[in-house]
This record gives sequence, C-alpha cells and structure tokens, in this order.
Amino acid sequence: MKTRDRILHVSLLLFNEEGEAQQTAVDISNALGISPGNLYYHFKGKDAIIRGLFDSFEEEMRIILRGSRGRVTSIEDNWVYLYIILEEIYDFRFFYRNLGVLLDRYPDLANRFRSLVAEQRTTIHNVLDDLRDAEALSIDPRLMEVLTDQMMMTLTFWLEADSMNRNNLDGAALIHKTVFQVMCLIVPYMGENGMDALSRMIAHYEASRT
Amino acid sequence: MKTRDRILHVSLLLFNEEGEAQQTAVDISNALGISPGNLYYHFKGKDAIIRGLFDSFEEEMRIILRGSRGRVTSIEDNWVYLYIILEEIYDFRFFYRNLGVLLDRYPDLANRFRSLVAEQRTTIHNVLDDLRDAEALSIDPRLMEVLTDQMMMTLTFWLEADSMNRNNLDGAALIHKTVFQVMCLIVPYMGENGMDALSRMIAHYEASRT
DNA sequence: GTCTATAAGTAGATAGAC
DNA sequence: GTCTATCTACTTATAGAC
Repeated sequence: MKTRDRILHVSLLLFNEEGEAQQTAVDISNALGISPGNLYYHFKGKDAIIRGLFDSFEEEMRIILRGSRGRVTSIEDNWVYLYIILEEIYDFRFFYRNLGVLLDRYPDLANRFRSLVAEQRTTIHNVLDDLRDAEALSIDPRLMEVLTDQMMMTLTFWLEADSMNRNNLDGAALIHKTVFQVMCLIVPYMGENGMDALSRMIAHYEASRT
Repeated sequence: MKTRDRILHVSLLLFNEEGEAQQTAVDISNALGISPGNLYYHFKGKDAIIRGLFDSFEEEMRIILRGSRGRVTSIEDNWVYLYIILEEIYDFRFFYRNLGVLLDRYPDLANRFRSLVAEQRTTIHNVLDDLRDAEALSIDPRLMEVLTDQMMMTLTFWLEADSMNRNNLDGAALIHKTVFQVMCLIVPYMGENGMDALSRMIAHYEASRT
C-alpha cells in the first residue's frame, strides 16, 4: 500500500473515530509512523487530505445514486436502497458529524457537497415517483416536495441527531433505526397496506435489536 | 448598559452573523472597543461568554416549553406555538449552526443542551397527545415516537439544512417555511380535514412569499 | 521518499501599571 | 474597571540533509 493511500486510509479512521477537528497534521503522521515533513510531501495539509477523502466519497455516492434508475419499484426495494445509502454515508461519517464547520472552512468543498446533496434529492424524488407509478405509494402531489425534503433531512442529519441523545447507538443499530425512521415517513401514503407494512417493519426492527 | 452585558450582546450578534468559530476573543474586544485584557477581566475566555449566552437561551426556552401545558388544543394553536419556538432558536442560531463542534468542545454545555432537547421532545410529545385528545389528530400509537423524533429533527436541524441549499432564505422566510414543513408532518393524521388544512396552509404560505 | 529541525503564524491567557 | 505589553502553547508549513 502506497504511503499516499495509507495516509488517506488512516486519516479516515482517525477522523471518523476521534473527530476531524481534533486531529492535527502531526497526529496523523504519528498514527502512521511517518514524519510531519513526509506527510506534507504527499499532501499540502489537512485540507488536501480531506479533499482526497471527499473525492472517494463523492465518486462512490454518485455511483450509488445513479444505480437506482428504475430499479426501486417496491417498498422492500426502497428499504434496501436506503440501507445502501446510509452505509455509504456511515463510512465517511466525519463529513456529516459537523457539516457546518467543514462547509465554512472549505468553500470549494461546500459547493461540491451541495451539488451532491442536490443529486441525492433528485434521486429520492425519482424513487418516490417510481413507487407511485408502481402503485406502491399514493401521495398528494402537493406533499411530494415536503416529503422529499423531510427524507433528505433525515438522511443528512441522522448522525448529528443521534449525538443529541445520551445513549448513542452503535453504527449498525443506528443505521437500522434510521431506515425505519425514513420508512415511517412514507407509511401514511401506502394506503391499505400501510398498517401491515408498518407492523412488519416494527417486528423486523424489534427482532434486530435483540 | 454594563460592560458585561455589552459583551454578551455584541458576542451574540457576531456569533450569529459571522459564525462562532470565526470570532476570537480579540475580535470581540475590538468590536466592543475595549481591550482583550478587559474582556478577560469579565469573562475568562470565549467559552465563558458562550456559557453565559447559553444561560439566557436555556432560561427563555424552558419558559416557552412550560408555557405550552394544556394550551395547544388546535391545529392553529400548534402553528403559532411552532413559530414561537423557531423564533427563539433563531435568536440564538449560532448554537444550531454547528452543534457538533460546540458539543465536542464544551462537554458540560453538551449535557445541558441534551437535557434541553429532551424537555423539548417531551413537550412536543405532550402537545401531540393534547391534539389527539382534542380530536384534532388521529395518530396510530406506534407512530407517535417516530413522528415526535421527526418533528424534533426538523426543529433542531432546519438551520443547518437550509445552509445545504444554494440560495439561502432570510430569517423570516426560513422560519415560515419550517413551520409549514413541520405542519405537513402531521397533515396525514388530521383525517378528513387534512387536505383542507393543507390547502389553507399552502395558500397562507404562498401568500407570505410575495 | 523520507527524515530532522526550525521558522512563522495564531489564539489563549496573564502581569502589572493606571 | 480598564489598559498595554508580553508570554505560552500549539499548529501549520518549509528548508535542507540523507
């Protein structure tokens, strides 16, 4: 593994586990067992590392988003698809832990992030349209934008929201809970099947917690 | 106005407008036209100022929350009550702009914040109960917790969510939009009146934007 | 590519005069 | 209460040897 890749790999671990703000360039070089000078040879600074990590995240997320085209046609598909998105976000969770700071500090990155969020929103919107076409959902058109916004909000701030609670969940449990939370947003639009689907989801959710 | 109060007042303005992270102790003293030494005479540092500001926010918010007891018995009441909460948050919006950082940096403040959020959640839950008792809402009990979480998420992250958009709204418009967003969360549970209420809300919302 | 050593810059904090 | 001056601590960034 090349030093450049090792830097990205270890930085991601440190950022995710300890928080991005807490890690200095020297901390990262220590964790790698290399000198700060060497780190600077590969990356001009911490911001360059972060940009490198965002490159990976952006690429992977765009692949996931584009992979949904016409493939999510049932409530179960939707459940699985949410899982995939949330797991990708979890892999790069330090970005989402304090979005505000990062966007303030790196304006160029802020634009790329906003653009990615916009594509995410479009994808969610399309998925809802597909589910409506497949008659899995019946949504008042006037509520579509609001519902999309609400789903986006949950998909973007679930990690920060969890840190508001005293007893934080581990990753897998939190992802599961969040999928459930998002699915519940569309339960009222599932018509007759809504309550059944809800019961199955709750059973599934409760079972996974034991 | 005493220097101590002027410090709190000007700091709040600076934090809200320019961001908390961007302001150093020296910046604040410059804005006040006093020396850094004098600032340190009144507050041991920026964290002491932030604590002082949180004291005010916490006190005001708890009064608002406790003021709701049994007083929110209609959809219209709920609309107004959301307004009051959102406006209070907006006054101290720098806390919500990057919650993650603040909670990391000041663990004691994090506990107080979590406790306040918990009381907020209880209040929202009680209000929903009251609305159900008043037969303004009809909610499946299994969805109550999820709905409460969803409302809390919106009330906590609306400011950060707005900064994800390219064209940010001004304060009044954003508050209005957010009230609308939260109200739409309960539209599916209004029964027969839901669609009527939605139409009225949309009319009201559109009218306010022109 | 990698190291050591060090410069340069910044924020936080205090001492002592007025 | 308020000031000036200074000190400490920490982080980023670079220079030059190996």
